[in-house]
Amino acid sequence: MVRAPCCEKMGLKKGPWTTEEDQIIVSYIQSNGHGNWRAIPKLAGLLRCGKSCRLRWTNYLRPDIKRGNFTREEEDSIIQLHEMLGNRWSAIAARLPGRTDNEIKNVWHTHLKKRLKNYQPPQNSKNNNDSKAPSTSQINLKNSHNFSNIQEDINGPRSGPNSPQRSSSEISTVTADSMAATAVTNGDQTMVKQLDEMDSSENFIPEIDESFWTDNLSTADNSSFVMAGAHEELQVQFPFHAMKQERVEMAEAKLEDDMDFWYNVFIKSGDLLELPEF
DNA sequence: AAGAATTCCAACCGCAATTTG
DNA sequence: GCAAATTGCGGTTGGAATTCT
Repeated sequence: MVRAPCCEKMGLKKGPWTTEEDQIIVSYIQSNGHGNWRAIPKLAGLLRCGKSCRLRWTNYLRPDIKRGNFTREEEDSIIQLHEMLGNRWSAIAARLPGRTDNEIKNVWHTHLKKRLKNYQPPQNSKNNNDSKAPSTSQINLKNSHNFSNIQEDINGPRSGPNSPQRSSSEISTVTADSMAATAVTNGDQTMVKQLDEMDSSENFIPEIDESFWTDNLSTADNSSFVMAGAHEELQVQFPFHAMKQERVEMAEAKLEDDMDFWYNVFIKSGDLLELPEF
């Protein structure tokens, strides 16, 4: 592929965005949506490349972005997710509503790496007894909704023309194995126990029925926004005019459930909370 | 007070993946 | 099936802000 000329060669502006530029792109996207990023600067009257516009919007101007410092819970979640996913910042960001991959990457490099560097794992004799921990094959998640998403992030997308398809049982097994492996590797009985509890709980994660998604996608509209949630299912575009308040509330409730889920898995466990102070 | 060093984060770069014609 | 166009992602950087000496 021939590389497109850089912004400067095309007489386009680089560097920090001005308030005026922000206002232009926000008002344009609010009224027209963002179908084609490359076309947006021309249509909106900005001397920026489409890539720069997309980055500015996704990292800073999107209305669903949460501003401000990361909470302790968010930081701990990032550490745990990074342990599972590695430098898959976008995958981590998908599980932290309101946070961008760029922001998470920055926090990782500026705060969390240092925190982990200074971290000495607690000497915990009860947790070091691997013989009592269930083998990974002993854990069988029936309701592995969240974990199958994690597994997808580890293995790559499950859909798409070239992606090998996994059976649901295969996903469950591999997912449970990877989670349990993390728990066992950490000597973490609490997490292993939680995985078992999840196995026995049919309704651990409240589900939203299929009509929720299909109804909202039934009509097309240029004005749309993205519900970024912990589940991929939440990352769909909602036509504004088709959105009903009750459905929005359902989505918000589900996001809260997602946060509770991660809190239970990663934060609530006393062992996993023993992370170093700055 | 001032200069140096460090921290932080928005933005850029380049590559890979995906979509389009 | 192919090439071009577009999008998404992760690594890196520039410079403003802050802290240190």
